Amino acid sequence: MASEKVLLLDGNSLAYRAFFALPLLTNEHGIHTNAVYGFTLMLQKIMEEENPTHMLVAFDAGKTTFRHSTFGEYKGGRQKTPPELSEQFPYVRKLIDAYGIKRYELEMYEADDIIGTLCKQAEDKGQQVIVVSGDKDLTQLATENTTVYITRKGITDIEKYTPSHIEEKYGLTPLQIIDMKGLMGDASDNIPGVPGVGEKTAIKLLKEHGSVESLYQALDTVSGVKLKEKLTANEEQAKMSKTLATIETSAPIEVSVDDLIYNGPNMDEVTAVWKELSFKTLLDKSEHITDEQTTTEVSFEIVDDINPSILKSKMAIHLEMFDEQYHTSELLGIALFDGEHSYFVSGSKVFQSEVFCEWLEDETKVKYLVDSKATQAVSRKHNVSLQGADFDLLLAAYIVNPSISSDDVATMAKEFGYYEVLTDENVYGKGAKKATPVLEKLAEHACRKAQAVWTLMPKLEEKLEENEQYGLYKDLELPLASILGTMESDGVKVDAQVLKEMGVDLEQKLRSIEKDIYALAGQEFNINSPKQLGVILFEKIGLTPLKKTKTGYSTAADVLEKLENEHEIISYILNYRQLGKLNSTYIEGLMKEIHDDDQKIHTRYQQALTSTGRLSSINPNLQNIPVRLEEGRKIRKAFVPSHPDWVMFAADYSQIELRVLAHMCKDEKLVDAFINEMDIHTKTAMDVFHVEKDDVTSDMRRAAKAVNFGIVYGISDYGLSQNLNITRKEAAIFIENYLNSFPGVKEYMDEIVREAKQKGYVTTILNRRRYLPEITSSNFNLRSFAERTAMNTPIQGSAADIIKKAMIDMAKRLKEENMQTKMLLQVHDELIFEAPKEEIALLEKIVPEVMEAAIKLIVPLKVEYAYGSSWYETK
DNA sequence: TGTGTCACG
DNA sequence: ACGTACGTGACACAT
Repeated sequence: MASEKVLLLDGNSLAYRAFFALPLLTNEHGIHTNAVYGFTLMLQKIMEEENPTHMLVAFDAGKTTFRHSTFGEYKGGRQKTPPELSEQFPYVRKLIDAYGIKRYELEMYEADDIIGTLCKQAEDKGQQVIVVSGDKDLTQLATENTTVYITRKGITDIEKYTPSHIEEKYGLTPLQIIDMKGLMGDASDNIPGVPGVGEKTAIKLLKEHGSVESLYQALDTVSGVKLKEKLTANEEQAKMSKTLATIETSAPIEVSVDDLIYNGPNMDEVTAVWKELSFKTLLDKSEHITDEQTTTEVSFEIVDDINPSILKSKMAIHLEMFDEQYHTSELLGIALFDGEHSYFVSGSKVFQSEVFCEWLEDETKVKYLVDSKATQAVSRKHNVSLQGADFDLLLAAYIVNPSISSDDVATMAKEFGYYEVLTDENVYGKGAKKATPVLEKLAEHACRKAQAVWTLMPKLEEKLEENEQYGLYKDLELPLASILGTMESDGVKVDAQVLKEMGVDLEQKLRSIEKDIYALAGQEFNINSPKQLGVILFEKIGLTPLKKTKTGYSTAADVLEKLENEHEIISYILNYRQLGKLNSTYIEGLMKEIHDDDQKIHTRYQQALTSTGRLSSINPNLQNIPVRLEEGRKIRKAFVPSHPDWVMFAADYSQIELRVLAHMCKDEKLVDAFINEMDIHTKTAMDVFHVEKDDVTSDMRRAAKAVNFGIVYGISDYGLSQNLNITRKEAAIFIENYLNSFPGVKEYMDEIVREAKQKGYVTTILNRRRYLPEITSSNFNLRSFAERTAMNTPIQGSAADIIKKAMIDMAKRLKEENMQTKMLLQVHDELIFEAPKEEIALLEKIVPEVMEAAIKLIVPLKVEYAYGSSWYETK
């Protein structure tokens, strides 16, 4: 019995402490989590250190308590609990339940009284008690058997109050803490005490007299006229205050210490709550526990070749690659899972199996995959085209929540409550230490992934149905993955010779400009170092720094442009920067990416990355090849058709984002402008500047164009003023004029922000979602950012939906028409093809036709196209 | 590994 | 008063 240890926690007080100690965190569903998180950390720590046999968390039940009948203004004037905290209490309770810890609250009583009462019970039984709170009032409960832990700054830093610690600190006994409170009062609980008596005086008086009662009996002996007056005048108040500060130790509670036995947590439930709240750090830490302790054994078979009987009509299949760059990476093996048995074939020899290849190409054989795009791209390298891809974990997870950034199976699986798979980092190691493990381990890892896919499929499909996103996933993203995989593996031919010649020319120009810059600066330095450049410009030459960065002077182009008239060196630097960028990123960078065997570049599209639904392109990025400036645009001369007598054919949507906006906000003027095929920037200028069409100057049109961009991005006067280099006031007037001219736009923008606040997310035309938890933040910056995102994401995301749909329709049409034309690239609002000359005429018909019909809007979509002997010529 | 810069839509 | 345009990726430098 002596080894029993009772842990009593003050739930409200600890949650409060955690809330104010931590910044306002939110998870992706917009729930604030800082108090729950802090509470969890505190709980974990204390349980680990104390190993209690009994536990209880007490809560305050309501606003009124028995103390209010003594003093109506008890706890009066208190700021009400912030809503960001109130909303977290249900989760605190849920978490406590998951841990298997008892919790209790009682009408008319505070958590203190519950704790006090149980504390006494436990003491009577001779049990050891630990009380944990953020409130020092509780220290009155300290005895030889009871220690009171009070959290200090932060959440896991604790001060332990034993009677001797209290003696040291105040020179009082624990019970005298109550008397001290009676005399000095407590502002936070609105306990009055004796006005003018603070901690120092109270302690002095109690050291002499022992208690409030004996003090008043011996009031005559108190020295100091003023003090005596104050005490006399407030005798009743002092006594009442003491009563208020006294913790009840015989509250009519319905639990007893014996009910508090703690049997340890249900980790599945605990991690489920952590998952719900997105406690990544805690989940990551607990991963090691799952890895080594709860991960069940799996059986799998390493087979040398594919026996036809292995291949079922439904299987999870996973190609395990060493590197994420699957175009060049070694194929380590494939894993198959049929719901019962796992198989692993190492290396790439599976593709030598005719049975297997036929099975892959058989669309009646259903496949569940981690990443169908990668699987398609790799298969095609082996001259096999994957068919029947029916589930893609990566895409499903991304559609459910695009902010799930990881593409690691373990991380994704964990997000959905599945822990039976290790992270790649765990299996392969990291950085320079990354290496393929022994066959046995590799096979197990790959098989676990296949099993994860199999197991998670129903769960994710259900979630997609629930969100009404199944169509988006199944009819858009999944078929698109196969098309993208094909585009990637087809690649685009790049003429290295063109790049090389441009490179030689650039190198020479760079060296010459470099020399001029050194001469103008009077010394040599690294022009590419913003730090060194800043010193030269703003210290040595003495130009005025217009903007600063975290680390020093800003030397960004927009800043330098403003200084161009101040010193000759500026234009040289701008020129050097521009050419340097071309050389390093686009000449040298791209040449490194040309594959030796086919002289092509194979980018990888990231289909599950952006929070808006756009694609991104990496290794290399082919979505940011220069076009705006002629010098850079020449890079496009290197992008050529892969067959002689073929052409590059490019088609782009004109003003797709503004058309999407018109569709969604239904603003009459904006809709009419598109229906009547007006030049939208000119039309905007006419309305914003109140002029006739013929009086729109080029500057007015330029300004109107910037305003239109601003509208799409979630307008702010400051942003527009920066962009147009005008004052904020002028920008504000432009915006006001715009919104008055297009009232439907204003209404829509207000409405979308309202909706985002209410639902916690915004959606696109095809029901793609983006969660915006920060839209209710009390932090102005975070909130403003979320509001702009709420305005921009439906526009950018719907445009992404449209072109994705167009790609699917286009691929289908090319096939139907039996064409050789290949779709090669997507650059957000344009598609680039290569085509035999004979097919140009047909393309000119079907490309605009298909793209314009991809998704029907209330305004027409317009597609412009061009073709030529290189990408450069498609203008 | 983070910061600044700059290329694209 | 707050300090901002939306979405990306790659490079060089500095730590």
